[in-house]
Amino acid sequence: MPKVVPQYREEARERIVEAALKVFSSKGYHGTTMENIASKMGISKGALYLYFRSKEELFKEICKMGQERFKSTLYETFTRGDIFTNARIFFEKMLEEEPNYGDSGFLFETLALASRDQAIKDILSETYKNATKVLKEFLDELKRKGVIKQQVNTKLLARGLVAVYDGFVAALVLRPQRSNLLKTWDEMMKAIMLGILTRKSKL
Amino acid sequence: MPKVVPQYREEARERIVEAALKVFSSKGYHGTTMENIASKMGISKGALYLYFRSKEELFKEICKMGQERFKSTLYETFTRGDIFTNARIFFEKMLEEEPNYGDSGFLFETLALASRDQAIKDILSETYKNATKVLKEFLDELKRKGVIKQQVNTKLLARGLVAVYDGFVAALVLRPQRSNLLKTWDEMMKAIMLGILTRKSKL
Amino acid sequence: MPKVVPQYREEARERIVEAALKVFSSKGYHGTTMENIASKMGISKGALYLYFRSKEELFKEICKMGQERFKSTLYETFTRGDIFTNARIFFEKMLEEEPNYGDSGFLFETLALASRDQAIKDILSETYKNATKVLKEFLDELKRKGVIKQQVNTKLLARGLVAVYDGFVAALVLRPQRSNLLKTWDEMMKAIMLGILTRKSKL
Amino acid sequence: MPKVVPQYREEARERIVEAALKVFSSKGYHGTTMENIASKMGISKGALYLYFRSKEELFKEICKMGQERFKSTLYETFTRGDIFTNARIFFEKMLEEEPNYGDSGFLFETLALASRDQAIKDILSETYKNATKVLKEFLDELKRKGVIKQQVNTKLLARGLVAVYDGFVAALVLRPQRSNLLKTWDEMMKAIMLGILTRKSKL
DNA sequence: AATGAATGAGAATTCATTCAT
DNA sequence: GATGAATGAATTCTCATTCAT
Repeated sequence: MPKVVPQYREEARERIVEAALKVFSSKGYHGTTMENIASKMGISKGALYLYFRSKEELFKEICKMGQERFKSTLYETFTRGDIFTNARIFFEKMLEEEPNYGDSGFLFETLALASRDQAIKDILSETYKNATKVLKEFLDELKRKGVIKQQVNTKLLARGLVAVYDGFVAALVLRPQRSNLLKTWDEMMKAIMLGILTRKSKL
Repeated sequence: MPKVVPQYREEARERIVEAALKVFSSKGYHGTTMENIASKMGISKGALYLYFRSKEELFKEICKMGQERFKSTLYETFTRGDIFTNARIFFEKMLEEEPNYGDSGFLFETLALASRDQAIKDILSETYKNATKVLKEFLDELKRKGVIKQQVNTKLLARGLVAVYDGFVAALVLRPQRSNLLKTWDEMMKAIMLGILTRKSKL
Repeated sequence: MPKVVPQYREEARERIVEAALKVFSSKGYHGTTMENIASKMGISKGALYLYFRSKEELFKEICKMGQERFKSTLYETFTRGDIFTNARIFFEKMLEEEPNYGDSGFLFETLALASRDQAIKDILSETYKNATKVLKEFLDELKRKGVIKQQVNTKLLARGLVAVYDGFVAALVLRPQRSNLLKTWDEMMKAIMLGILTRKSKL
Repeated sequence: MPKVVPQYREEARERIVEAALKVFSSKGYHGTTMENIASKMGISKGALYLYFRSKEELFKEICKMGQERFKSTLYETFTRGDIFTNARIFFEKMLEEEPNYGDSGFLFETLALASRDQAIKDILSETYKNATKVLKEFLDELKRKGVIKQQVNTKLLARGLVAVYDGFVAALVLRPQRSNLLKTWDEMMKAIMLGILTRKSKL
């Protein structure tokens, strides 16, 4: 492919994002140098700056792409089917993707930076809003079908489910045994579906 | 008895940890310099090194302390009372403490570092185990009392609840409106207590 | 005759010099990148190197050209007429040209570089010699006509006038109000023509 | 001297300014690296930043000090005596100081930067105003004494003389032979005192 | 014990210049 | 001739850590 076409530029950006994600994931934002990324790609530091204005911009680009993926996975999963199965499928898909995020410290790096950077915050917020919307619509549909109780506030529940998902990703850092984590996830989903209280204590 | 007792040393360390937590919380680990911490305390940079070998060691010390607090709050809350009220109290207590954690990006900074540092990971793991244990015992007690269904796996649920809590803290970064977050928390707790499925769809 | 005649090359060089002068003037030598110049012309960076070995060579070429212009303006002005009028016309012409030199910091950048670079120094010296020569001849003519006192050393005076001119250009940087500057210039020229001392104190 | 006293800090700053002036003068602002300055002083780069926030601030500090010196020299010279002698003394004093400014490219470096930096411009403007004021008062006094013609506008003339001085400093870069320059200076001062026109042509 | 001046090992970023296409 | 991607050396600035006082 000739280098002059715009497409080349886009592909180069993607290759860099790909490599940078790996390095950021394994060393963290602050532990990663532009040199690290460049040498990982076998190019010079300067070349990175042909495609990204700064380390920060590169990081934000990665965030955006990561969020895109999250969104598609969510869309693909929660358009039909029952909630319990979907939840599991979704969680499993994200676990599969996880090696791309290294040891998953990447999400926290992102959250930590987001707490101090409005631009990153906006990127994440956007995704959260989206995720909430997708889940809410899914839940609404189930409510219409009579699967879910009428008194459930689907918007709040959708938000809550997104938070629960994040919490489980966090757990991944500390509990590398995935089988346990999946079991925990299932137990939590079961609780949310059926409740944990006995009939008499619900009164 | 000489004045320079070990106790003095321990107190000095604590004062430093206290101050450092505040600075780390508001500026983040990488945004904080030893100078920042020293001047916050009105002492010299050099003095910090009399009590802590390095910035990293100081940070780990803070982690330990933070986890201690988390543990006490948990103990205090989940020894008696009903689960729904306790959960809310606990969450509110953590929200109150939150200013100490700045914009709460601190937790993620810690998790991000933990994903790359076994020592930090160990500290957090210890706490998670503890928290899980406390919750499990609480749930077991409720089960004994017949409040909770027999088929609930209290260990897995306890783990799950810890994860859920983390997820909500994460949400705090992106959704600064606490009232909404509290409502979401309550909705989620209600779901866990009662389930969201209608009677017929549980079959 | 082949199209790629040396003349084409010369024209291209001139166009580049023209554009580069504008950019250097507005951003300064060090604030200007080869990229700036290229994009101003709508050509590629690489193309510049087909015509000039280096940024430095390009700059020197501009110096040469600038000095040519200075020389012509001087020639055109000081061939006939009275000294006071000519001096004013000359100064006004240079003020008019000034936008080409941006905020006139360009001259000082050149002088600063000249102080460290013999080649630039030589270019400027050449012009100064020329200017001095033109002025001297003009003054000599006036002396012959009896307009100027016999005891005036025209060579030294010519040199002095060149220096005075430079001093006023310098003033332009700090005092952007041109009307004031013109009045100051006139007052100085008047002083040089008529002297400032009273008759009795000249004794 | 103990390092802790504030005076030490001030002296350190002065030593740095002294050294930096030399390096800036010989290599120019852009040609000088912080490393150059540090190694000239036998200290580390980092140490410079203990005393000056940036290369720019260091340069501005030098400007300020340089302007202070200019001011004192001016004050000392133009408080009594006749204008011609004073003018010469002043010019000679500045020539003596000149080695401190290296090849005197420093002034132009300053002017060039001033044309793009308001802070530097302000520093120079302040000095120019001061110089003008001192000269004007001196000229006013001479006018009162009847030494200078009543019709001379002392303010404009004072401004003009400052410009003339600058012009001669500029000439220094290109004409390193000082004896010639002094003669030129004298000729110019003579012209300003007595005028160059013959009696008949003044009509 | 305490200080704070000094160090020095980087880090991000820039840009003149080169060269394969 | 022309392009513009790539280089890499250079530069400013930072900061954890040390150590003489």
